This record gives sequence, C-alpha cells and structure tokens, in this order.
Amino acid sequence: MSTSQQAADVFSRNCPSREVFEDVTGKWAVLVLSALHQGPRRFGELRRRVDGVSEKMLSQTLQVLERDGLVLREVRSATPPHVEYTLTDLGTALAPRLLALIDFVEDALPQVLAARTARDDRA
Amino acid sequence: MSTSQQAADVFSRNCPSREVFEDVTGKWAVLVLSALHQGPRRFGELRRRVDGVSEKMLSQTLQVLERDGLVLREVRSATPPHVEYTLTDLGTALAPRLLALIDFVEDALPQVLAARTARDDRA
DNA sequence: CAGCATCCCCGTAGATACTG
DNA sequence: CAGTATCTACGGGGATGCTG
Repeated sequence: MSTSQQAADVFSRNCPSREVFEDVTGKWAVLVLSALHQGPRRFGELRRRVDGVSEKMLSQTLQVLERDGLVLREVRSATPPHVEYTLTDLGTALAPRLLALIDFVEDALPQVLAARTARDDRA
Repeated sequence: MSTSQQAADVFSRNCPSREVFEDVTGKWAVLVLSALHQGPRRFGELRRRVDGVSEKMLSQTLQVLERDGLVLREVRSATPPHVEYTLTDLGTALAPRLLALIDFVEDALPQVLAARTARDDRA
C-alpha cells in the first residue's frame, strides 16, 4: 500500500497540525510540559510549580496533553489519592524545544524591556 | 555600580518574563515570527501566509511584537501604502527555536493522531 | 489529595464597515 | 494596500462548592 500523505503544514488553517500546535503552545501547556521535564510530578506539585494556574486549567491542560500522547497519567493509589504525571517519549522529545524557548525569553528579558522603554520615550 | 538582578523566572506569576513569554507564544505570534524568518514581508503577504488570521489580530500581534523589539516596522511609501515587517536581531535569534517547535509538531502529527485513536478505542 | 460540576464574567477574537 | 473603529458573541478561565 501507499503511505503517501500530505505533509503537515501548521500555516494552513485546516491542517490537523494547527490544532496540535495550539494544544502545545497553549497558555499553560508549555509551562506544564517544561515542568514535567524535571521528572514525574503529582498534581499538587505541578500546581505549585506553575505559578498562577488554577485547578481547572491545570486539569484541563493535562487532559489535552494526555490525549495527544505527550503526557502519561498514572494513578498510584486511590485513598489517599495519588496521581503522577510523566512525559511520554513524545513529550520527552518535545520538552527540550520548549525549554529552549523559555531560556530565550528569560535571557532576552532585559533587551525586551529596553526596547519597550526606548519606544515609550519616543512617544 | 552593581548590576545584580533577580534571574527571570517564567514560572513565577509576577515575573515580567511571563508576560513576554505569553506575547511570544500567543496564538498568532509564533506563526508570524516564523513566517518572517523567511525574510521581510508586507502586511498582506503575512495575512495570506498565516492562514486564518484576521486583519485585526495580525495588526495587534505585530504591534505587540514590535513593542517587544522582535519585529521592525518600516513604511516604504504612503501612497500606495507599502509597509514592510522584518525581524530584529532579537527576533532573528528567537525564530529558529520557534521553527524547531513547528517542525516537531508537524513531524509528530501521525503519532499524536495515533495516540488519540488508541485512547478513543479504549473508551 | 485530586479532581469534577456549576456559575458567571470579562476579554479575546471574529465580522463588518470605514479611511488615508 | 494597510490598516483603524465599532459591535458583538463566544468561550476561556476564575471562584466556589462538593466528592471519592
């Protein structure tokens, strides 16, 4: 059989990769995936690590990432509840690219602030 | 004088880098910055390249990126209007990391779809 | 502890119309 | 061509309360 497929193109509105792209670059997804790159984490640990995320959004984000095969959810015990989240192989492959992005933003912060100031001064 | 500063930490809710991070990972920003990595582009060219973006959102996204010093806006002529957008040095440094992200998503699409199917089958 | 259900609000983003 | 202005709605996302 032929396995020829259209190459995925995230620039096309209706390419399925666009949706995956938005899952991955979502407001909380990058931070959650990056946090998990340090190792498996429990729900509460993630909640504290990703400062500002609500329970609802963390839960929702994790569900999307699990559905996309980037995160694995494991229930260790029911009473007391103990759930652990781990990166899958796919998630592990993705994480370094997100960390590279975070590193850039953190390093570039002074330059960004300088650019804003310079611009504000002109106006 | 001492130039000591708190290291930027995007995981902290009130660190200024969080805001820059959201500017850069915004719904359209990644695609716009990546498109500009091919070279300078005019407004209409970007609008066609980034399929699905409205004039309003493209304009808004470009303003944010310009303000953050990632994109340069140059007016070439007023009648007829001709405006060109270019990556700054900072934007040029960022773009490859975004392209790495896009490449991953496009390459991983089959695996993501497979993960979804496997999951749906179980349910 | 790890969520889900519900309510509700505000902002984001789309559509549309207009301008230099 | 390259936007701005205005209106609207839809849903993202917070707060709260409850459960196994």
